[in-house]
Amino acid sequence: MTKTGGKLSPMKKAVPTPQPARGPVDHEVRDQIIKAATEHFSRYGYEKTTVSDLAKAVGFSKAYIYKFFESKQAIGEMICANCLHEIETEVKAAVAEADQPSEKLRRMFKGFTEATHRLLFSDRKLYEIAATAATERWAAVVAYEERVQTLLKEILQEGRQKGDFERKTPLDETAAAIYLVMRPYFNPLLLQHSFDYTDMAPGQLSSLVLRSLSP
Amino acid sequence: MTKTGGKLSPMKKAVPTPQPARGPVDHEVRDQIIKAATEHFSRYGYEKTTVSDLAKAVGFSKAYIYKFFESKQAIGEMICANCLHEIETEVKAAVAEADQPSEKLRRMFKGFTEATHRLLFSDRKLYEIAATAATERWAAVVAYEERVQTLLKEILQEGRQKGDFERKTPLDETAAAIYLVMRPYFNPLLLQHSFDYTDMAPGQLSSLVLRSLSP
DNA sequence: CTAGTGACCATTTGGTAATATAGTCACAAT
DNA sequence: ATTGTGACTATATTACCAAATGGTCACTAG
Repeated sequence: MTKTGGKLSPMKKAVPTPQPARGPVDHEVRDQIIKAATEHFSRYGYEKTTVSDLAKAVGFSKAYIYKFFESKQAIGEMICANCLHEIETEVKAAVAEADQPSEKLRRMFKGFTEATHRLLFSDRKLYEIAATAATERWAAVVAYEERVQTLLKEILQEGRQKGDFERKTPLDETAAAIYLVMRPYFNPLLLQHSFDYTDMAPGQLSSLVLRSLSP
Repeated sequence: MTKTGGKLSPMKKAVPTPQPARGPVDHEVRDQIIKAATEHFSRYGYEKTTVSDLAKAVGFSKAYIYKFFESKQAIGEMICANCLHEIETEVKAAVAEADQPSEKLRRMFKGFTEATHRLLFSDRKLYEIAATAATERWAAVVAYEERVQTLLKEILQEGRQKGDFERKTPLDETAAAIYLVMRPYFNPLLLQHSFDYTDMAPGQLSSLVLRSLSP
């Protein structure tokens, strides 16, 4: 027996990345960097890609990269934000196709679960960033979570207006609770431990939630 | 850039530990080992405790330990099982104090969340075992989860009989869905990522679940 | 036969020196 | 001013080997 010492970190501190940007926001090279980063990160992973690799890929020196991005993480944030935005767009499209609020809610749940699941087992390399981002609570993730909550509230609002959903419980409370129900299925860190349930969960939980919403 | 290679394991394979036992099941030394293990694991942690440490503590050689336990993990399972059993007992007591099924459900949710939370931030060292056990799906954990589900079903049954809960939805489906709602709050691995919500979640989610159960 | 162990092996783990990487800066060329 | 860089430092990662650990087994004592 040697010395005492914890190992498992319970929850890392937030690193909200308040930096706005660096260098010209609209610049060809910035886009090239993002493109190269997207390719490299998704092929080799975030950790295994060095800033020098990206520099080589765009044909400039490493120092030049730092004229456009505060840090490697800032580049990661960009890629991650794009990735999350894609998921969001896809889900929103699926939701928009439905007429009834209840069906919208179902699609939202199912859509997020499947998209996140795909991230986890197909786009393995990109998942790595998403996991890091979620663990360290990067700004991109915080914003994403907020937008998800907004989408949820919109659906709830519509359902209430149409008279499909009950109106007694305060909207914010309902939204918060349903968000908590959904969270394990579109947060990569949590989904990782819910692999066995991704098939059944969206359907079963949507039904439960809808039962709780009946007027 | 070096070579490709994943790092994040998505979900480890189950190690159900089908071994029954080893050596005399009822034996003074076995109890001594368990006692020593409980102390050591909770003081220094599972990983930092060596089998030799336990041997020294009980005053025998390491080899003798293996007359009673298949492996170090088998000892960990024992401790873990005890720990989970304690949580369960505590929660069951709180549940039994309530009369109405709805209150029972609330207490069950709150009780498990608080107990698991305490495990996570007070009994840090024991948490380490629980986390390992949950990740590798040790038999003790699987059994625990099943007992939790059973308790849930009992409460639901009672609520249905008393007419407090709706009876249209199949019991198994209801139970499965509610279990999915609760899971993130008494699985240590999941709770770890829900630290920010442990205050609000049990109340809000219980309310949601109860709304879904209204006849 | 039961209680008990030292010596042993295959893997892990710990410590450490060498290497690689993130990030900065002064400066050059245009 | 804008575009671009090589050389530099502090920190993180790797590579390597010695020590520690999980686990077994043949064996002794009573």
